[in-house]
Amino acid sequence: MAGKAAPLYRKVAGDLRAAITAGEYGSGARLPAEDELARTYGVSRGTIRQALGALRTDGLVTSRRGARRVVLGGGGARLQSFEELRSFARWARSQGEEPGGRTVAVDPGEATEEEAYHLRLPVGERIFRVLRVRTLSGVPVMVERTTYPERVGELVAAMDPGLASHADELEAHGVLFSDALHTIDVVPADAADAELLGCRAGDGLLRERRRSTDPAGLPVEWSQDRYLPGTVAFTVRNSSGSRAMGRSLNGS
Amino acid sequence: MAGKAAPLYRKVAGDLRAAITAGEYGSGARLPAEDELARTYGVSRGTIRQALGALRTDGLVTSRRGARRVVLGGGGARLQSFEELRSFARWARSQGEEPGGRTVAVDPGEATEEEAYHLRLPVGERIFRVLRVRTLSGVPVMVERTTYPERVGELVAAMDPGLASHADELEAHGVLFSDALHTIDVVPADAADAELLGCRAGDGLLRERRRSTDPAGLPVEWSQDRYLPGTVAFTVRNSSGSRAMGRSLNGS
DNA sequence: GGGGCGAGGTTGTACAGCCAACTGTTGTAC
DNA sequence: GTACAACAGTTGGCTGTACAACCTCGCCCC
Repeated sequence: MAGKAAPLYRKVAGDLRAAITAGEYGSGARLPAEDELARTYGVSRGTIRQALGALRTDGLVTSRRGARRVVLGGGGARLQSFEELRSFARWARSQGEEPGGRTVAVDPGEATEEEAYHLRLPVGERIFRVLRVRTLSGVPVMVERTTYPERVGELVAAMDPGLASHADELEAHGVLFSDALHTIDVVPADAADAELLGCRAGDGLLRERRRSTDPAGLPVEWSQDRYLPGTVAFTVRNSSGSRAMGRSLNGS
Repeated sequence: MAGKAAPLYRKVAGDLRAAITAGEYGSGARLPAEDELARTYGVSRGTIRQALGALRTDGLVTSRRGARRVVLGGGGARLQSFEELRSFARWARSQGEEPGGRTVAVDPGEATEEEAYHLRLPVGERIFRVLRVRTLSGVPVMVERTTYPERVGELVAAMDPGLASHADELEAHGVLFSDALHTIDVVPADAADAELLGCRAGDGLLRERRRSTDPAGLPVEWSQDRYLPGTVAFTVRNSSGSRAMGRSLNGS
């Protein structure tokens, strides 16, 4: 029951994160020096730097050579862990909303060129296509069209159509997600979207496409989510030196 | 003209990045072990790990304990550096498009509560509001509404209204950008948007709001960009363990 | 009051080494 | 043949050290 022992640097990072969000360091305040943190936590400076590196990529603090680190006021927008972001159900619960949904269709099929490309499979390979409607407190907010490779799709196909969270179930069967590439844009609702979401065809929907891979780098899903306008927004943190975000021309 | 000497780990990272995008390691291929890379580059393992860490946060490779690193096929979506993402003009040029734009209005004013919040200023502080239309090859694709704190706004106000890139000019005056928090959603075009972009009022536009800060953590802009549907998409890379992205309820 | 200068403080980069945790493979036993 | 065990290979985590680059702040001078 003890769970895995967290590495030292994670404990330190969690501690500092808590201290910051609890307001012990106001927005713009300077953090203690690395050497001092190392002494107070009784660890080496390298470990402290690992912890601070995590806070930096989280966007909680700045850092530049020669000056103490500065706390960046969170700005209200909470960033979520990968797990919360990946699972609609977990995310909704973390926001105090009641997630729901129903599986409209689960169809086995053969990979089109596009699907094969994103799932790194040969064209024609067996895949599963799943169409779901997601709700918050009973109100439909999103249509999700996902393509799974066979081994994952079989698990999804066997699930209860009313199940709120596929993510939990997949995890229980040993399907792990570790990386995702998201593309976010706007697309007009088609007839099916309009029917399922209760909007008019042609209305602009917020679209998120993503390809997720497991820790070994194998694609586990290729998904396209369409949100009603005004329901959700995506937040992204970004800093110089990292290349985690981009903007692309919309060719199609 | 030699520019700054890049740190060792950046050279190594650049080298590996080039090798990967050049296809020397196909999608799914395994990278050489850290020790081997260290020998071939003649540096310590720590330096190699720093380089690989950069590639990992860029989403080019996976990594897990016990197994060699695996190349994640880029999937076609190119991620841009912070600088390219920040500047519309630089981004456009990097995509082979001709950026343009005109400054519609530059108005000094006093910070509203919202502006004061995002720029970390007292309400009523002097700020500048700038409205611009951005074009690609002469076609309007985006409306940009930015609020600057006084010291930055003064520089912008003095610029040529037809200048393609404010970013270059600001940089020349010592205004540096280092972090940004983006919020992406869909919003209906208002009358002004419709007029400037040549669409109908009520059409769904892709909206990106961002607050950017300098290396010391001081806000330097609070901006709201609205893109015509179908012109651009945003891409984000995301992996377990990092908290760089989120999804939020749209309260307003 | 303002500007220049220098000393000390702080983070960035790089090296070396050690052990633990985990993976993939090989080979053995049944 | 198949399941299991041992092993070598590999990355994660942590410590310690040294120096370089850079920032801040106080001091001095004007």
